[in-house]
Amino acid sequence: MADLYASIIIDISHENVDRVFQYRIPENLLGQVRIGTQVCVPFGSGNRIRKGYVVEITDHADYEVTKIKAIDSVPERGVTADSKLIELAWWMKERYGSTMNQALKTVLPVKRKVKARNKNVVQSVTGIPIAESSDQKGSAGLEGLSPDNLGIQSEPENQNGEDGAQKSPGRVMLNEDQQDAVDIFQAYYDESERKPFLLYGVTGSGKTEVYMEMIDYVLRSRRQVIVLIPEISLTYQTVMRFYRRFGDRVCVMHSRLSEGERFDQFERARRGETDIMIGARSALFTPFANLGLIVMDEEQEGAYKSEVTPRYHAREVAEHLARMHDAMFVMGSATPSVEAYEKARVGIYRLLELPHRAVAKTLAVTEVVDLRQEMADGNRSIFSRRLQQLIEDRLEKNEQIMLFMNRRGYSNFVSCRSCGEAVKCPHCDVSLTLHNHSRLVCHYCGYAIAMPKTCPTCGSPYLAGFGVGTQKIEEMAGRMFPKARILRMDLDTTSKKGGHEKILSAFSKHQADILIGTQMIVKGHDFPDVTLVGILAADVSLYAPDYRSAERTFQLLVQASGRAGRAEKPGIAVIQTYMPDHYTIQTASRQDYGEFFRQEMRFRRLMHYPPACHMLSIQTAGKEEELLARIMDSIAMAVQKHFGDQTIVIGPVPAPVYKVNDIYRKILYMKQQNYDILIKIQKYVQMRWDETDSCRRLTIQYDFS
DNA sequence: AGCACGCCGACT
DNA sequence: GTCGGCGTGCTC
Repeated sequence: MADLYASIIIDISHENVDRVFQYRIPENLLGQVRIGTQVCVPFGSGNRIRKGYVVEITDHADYEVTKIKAIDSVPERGVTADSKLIELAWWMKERYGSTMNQALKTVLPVKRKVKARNKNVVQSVTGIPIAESSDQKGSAGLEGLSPDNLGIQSEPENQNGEDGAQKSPGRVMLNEDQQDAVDIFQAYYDESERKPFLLYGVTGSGKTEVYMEMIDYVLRSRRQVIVLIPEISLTYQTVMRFYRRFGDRVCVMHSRLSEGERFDQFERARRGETDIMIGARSALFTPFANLGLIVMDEEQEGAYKSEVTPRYHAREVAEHLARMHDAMFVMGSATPSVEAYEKARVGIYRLLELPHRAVAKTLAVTEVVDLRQEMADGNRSIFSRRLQQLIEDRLEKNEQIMLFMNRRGYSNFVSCRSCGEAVKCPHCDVSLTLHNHSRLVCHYCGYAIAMPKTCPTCGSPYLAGFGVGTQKIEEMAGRMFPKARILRMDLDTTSKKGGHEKILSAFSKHQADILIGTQMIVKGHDFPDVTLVGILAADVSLYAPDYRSAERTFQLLVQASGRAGRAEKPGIAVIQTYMPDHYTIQTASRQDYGEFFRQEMRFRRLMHYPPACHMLSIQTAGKEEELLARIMDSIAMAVQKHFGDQTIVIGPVPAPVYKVNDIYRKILYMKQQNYDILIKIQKYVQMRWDETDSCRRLTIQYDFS
């Protein structure tokens, strides 16, 4: 019997070794080595034992047989990916310009090496990290879960009962819109017609019931389901709805699980002990044998984009994965991303609409207040006269109020009244933020000093705080409405364990009249007594240096105004702005997604931004400013020379925050109709990069959009 | 990424 | 005359 050979990707992320190496499979390992198996192999002249992944098995050698070494061993608790995941990794490597090793590591549930970057990993006695995975950045969203939720996946097992395959409780009657959506889905599913669906349903239209009905249908054909939820809305309530409906066939994966626990969840899926995996974007890589459906809720959320290489977008990966499995892909949103809606418009996705609210809740009336007029009339307060009047009215009626401040880039900074200089972080290109009137903190690197007595630049004693943060709003509201009970929710007040949940539950029990907060108060939480929502500075996010800033602002405004009002108590949302005529403010105040989309697409087309065009951004960073500039200029010139005909090259420009932690960052943008050309550019730049010695002192990252 | 092979400066 | 600098180049 002839020898078998395995093609193996070595666990080293470097271009030079980012290819397969053939190894002989020794007889004693014949049964254990399959495609996707993690193996230990001797590598290099020193025959150092390294980990690797089998991506192919053949009966012939493509290399000089005498030089082929044998696989050393198969690690005890190593992982095995099925060939589908290897195929997916290959696709991700190509599409997002990473090494195969990086792509494999994203796709496989292996314990990743935690570098110095992640300092706050709590070590258990055994040395296994027990909190916070290296991949999930935004774990803040789980603050709302109580500690006992960590055992959430075992809960239904204990209460032995419900069989998930049967019709279970939790089921509700669908309204006509919902039933239509489900019927269309089922018809296409039966006919193996697999175009992705975009479920566009206004807030409160009952998208989750539609998902569940679709899931139920797919489960009946003995196929499995992945449900993607942005981390922030992965709350106890959401998960419980799925448990009630599907019982113990549901598995939950959230960022608070340890690597070991995640691994176990994946193993359960592999063994066929679970049919539904609910989780953030990494749940995509659940090794189901017969995947039938991927559901992606809140499709527009930014959390679906990975921030580490390969910087994949879960929407694109889900679409591809579904195609690989001949599975359905359904994404849903109340304010779809421009990308997804455009695909629906041109027929790449199929649009399903839920235009009516299922629950009895009227749309809030939205009023736009022109802050320029307020200013002209002598009102220097951050509360417009209209908003003040409404707040007083609600307080009198004992109804609740939410005040929303989009704080990003608009926090309390301190500047000198004499020389005008803001007090900046010595390591980063940002102003320090004033906390509790006593400390100045850098929100980028954590640098903190006591509030200085005199200006560090000119020595003048006239230092004063500027800008409006949530803390300041709290103070002002307290002064203006002395009788009101006020709660504040932001990073400061929620950093303590369970702080998030405490504040929300206190507010929902009506233990406070006004809730002041940032982004986090507008996502998902419904408070029946809230009849007034004030958006204090709607423009702030419009100024963000990002082509998506209008889109983000629109989504935020619509979500925020959606927090106001119920059927019996109609609500009002007040949008305070300096740009009342801006199309984003205008369309958001009318909740007119269609018109917003038309205007926004016009802008994207004009400026060649996605989805009208594809874009590759190359970000480089390093301590040596001149070297960085020189390398970036030469890259820009080379790209211009080789690909300049139809490619728009912009930059290099400094990153929005040029210096962080004493490291400088520059960005180069390339816009192209043809994605494949962008991939070629990425490969070309990486090749040049590897050939340049001085680049070892810099880092480079690619981001496709 | 590592490790070896390889061609030029100051040392027992 | 050798020991050792780290500049290319290869790793199944």
